[in-house]
Amino acid sequence: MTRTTDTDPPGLREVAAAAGVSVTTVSNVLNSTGRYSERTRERVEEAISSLGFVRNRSAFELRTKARTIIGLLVPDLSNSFFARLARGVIQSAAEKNRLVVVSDSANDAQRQVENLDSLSELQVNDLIVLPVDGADDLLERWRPHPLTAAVLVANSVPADFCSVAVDDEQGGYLAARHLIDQGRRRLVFVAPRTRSSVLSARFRGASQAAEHFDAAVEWREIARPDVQAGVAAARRLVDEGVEFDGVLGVNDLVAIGMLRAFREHSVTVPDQVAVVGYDDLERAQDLPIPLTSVRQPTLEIGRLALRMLLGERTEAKHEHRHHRLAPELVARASTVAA
Amino acid sequence: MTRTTDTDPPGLREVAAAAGVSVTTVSNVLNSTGRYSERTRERVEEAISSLGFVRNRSAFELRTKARTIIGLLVPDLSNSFFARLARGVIQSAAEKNRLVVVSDSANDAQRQVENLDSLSELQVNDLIVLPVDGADDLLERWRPHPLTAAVLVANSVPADFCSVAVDDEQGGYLAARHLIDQGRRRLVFVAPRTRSSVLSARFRGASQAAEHFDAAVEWREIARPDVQAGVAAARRLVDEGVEFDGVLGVNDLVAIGMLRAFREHSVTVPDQVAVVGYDDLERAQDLPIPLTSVRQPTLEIGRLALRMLLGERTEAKHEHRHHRLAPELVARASTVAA
DNA sequence: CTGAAAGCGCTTACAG
DNA sequence: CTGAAAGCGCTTACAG
Repeated sequence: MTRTTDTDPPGLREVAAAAGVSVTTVSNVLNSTGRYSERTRERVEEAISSLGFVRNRSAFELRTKARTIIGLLVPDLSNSFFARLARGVIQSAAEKNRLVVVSDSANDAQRQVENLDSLSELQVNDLIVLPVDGADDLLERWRPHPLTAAVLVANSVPADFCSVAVDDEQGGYLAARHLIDQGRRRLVFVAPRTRSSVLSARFRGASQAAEHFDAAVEWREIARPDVQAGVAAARRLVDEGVEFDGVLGVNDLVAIGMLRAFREHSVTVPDQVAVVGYDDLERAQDLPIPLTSVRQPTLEIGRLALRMLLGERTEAKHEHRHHRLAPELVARASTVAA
Repeated sequence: MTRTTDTDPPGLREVAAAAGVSVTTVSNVLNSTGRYSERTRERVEEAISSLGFVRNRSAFELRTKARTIIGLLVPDLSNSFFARLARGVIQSAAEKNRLVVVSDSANDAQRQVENLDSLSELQVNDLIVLPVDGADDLLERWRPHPLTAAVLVANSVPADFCSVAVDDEQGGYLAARHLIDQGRRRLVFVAPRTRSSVLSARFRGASQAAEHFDAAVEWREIARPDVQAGVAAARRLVDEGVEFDGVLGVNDLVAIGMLRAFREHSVTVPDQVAVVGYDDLERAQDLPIPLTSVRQPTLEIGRLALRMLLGERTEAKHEHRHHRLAPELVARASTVAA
């Protein structure tokens, strides 16, 4: 602990006394209402800085019903896609003098709903949530506090939520289309098996591409969308002797895990199997075989989500917006031989 | 926005009315003081859940001077070392029903001090700060709010702060020692040039190893500790024809950037140059040439920092603790030929 | 075991 | 332009 003196911090009252005015007046200059003379303003500001006064946020919020805290629920902060997105939210929030409380669900749907409840208990009612795969339906059942405002980062959400996301169906289409362009016909989509709107949209897009071009996509289930699960999935595919020549990882972590396992098993990439990820993490380009991936405007998604959240609060009519941004395929050696 | 009804949420008063008791009694059961009969408790709890009452945090904090928000200042959330550490803090905080506000300084010392001030303005007085390289001295000058409690994640901090960190001097020593064991004698330490306690400790450790074993370490300056800066630094080293056979990256990102540049310039690793990073990020093992690195118990550091912060608050005597954890070298192909 | 009342530090009509 | 007073939703002595 540091520098804890036991004197109470000065309040409006102390400032008022020091400046020789009433607390009303101090409050007025604090809030720049203009209801004070120039001279008064100066004296008050002097008192404020000389006493080191800082306004008590609790009292302020209690009185005005204002909110300064925004809750951000992410599935897994150690996935740098979410970390970057969080950065976008945090930076934009800082500009508006808002605080962002970050909550991590460790990729567990149940945990995410608990986190949601506990934020609710702590009266954090401005929420940006990136649903854990599988939490979508839980979210549907989750009844937010009546005064809650929320923006989901997801596709196809319940009608009474705002949302922002890249068009995952298009992303899935791009990825599959690219594999097909490289001559692949037997594709595997590796993702947790949930009714997640994000995942099913990607799969739908991929299926569509497959249909158009006479290829096949099979959904291969994993437990969590991380590196370990990718490793395990690839091992199983190889051990079971499944026939496939293209793989769509639900995200880059899964794809990276699969690349690791393929190397172990001497499965050549992209010759025997071409691999596409999703998110285009920075690390995707520093792999032994650089990873083809679908890029999302990560920071921008975060910024937009925050702007929507704050915007909505002030709008009279509650019209629920759904922003869809465009994904972009970045081709690298995991699909295109050098 | 979602489901915003315009009725005010129920307060203690509404619950009291519904249960047919006083607000005092409701408050008592809310806080489990035991000053109520069993029957009363049941009735109150019924009313609470049927009305969907949730306690107003602002009023609670105002009245009790309690604090539920903890501020976490990180240099760069997109560096997964910091993201993981943040996770440790967040998870431990959740167990204690505390919220963590995360602030990102984009590796900018000035920005970090601004963030510090703005948290102060928002009355966030429980702080865990991971100083940006170069912010150490700024932190010294920063005068926290009198009621502020802070734990720094850093070595050798001002005496009136608590701190936790791995022993960076030992980490630097381990890294240099390892390079020397591989027969390297002309080492380059690549890091921002600041009076940062973390960096100078690592350099000191490395210098010590060099001295013991008749090798040399030179400090090579970069602007920020990220991949791009690593790339630039390596290019310059090569272009300038500097003679060196071992490199110590201040963190894995820098080392990864250097590996990228060495590949471009056909500098062979580890033959011509052996490379060591710091942090042991997950991605360090998936590189074309897996990276030798100094591992830190990242999650544990975060957990410990939080425990210290909360512990200190309740302790009567303000004894400032400094926890030092042990780093560990993980050898891979960037230093040891296969 | 229960409740009336004061007060935490602010803001905001309202009166002057 | 300025201030006295009420009140935001809680907790906590205090009295019963």
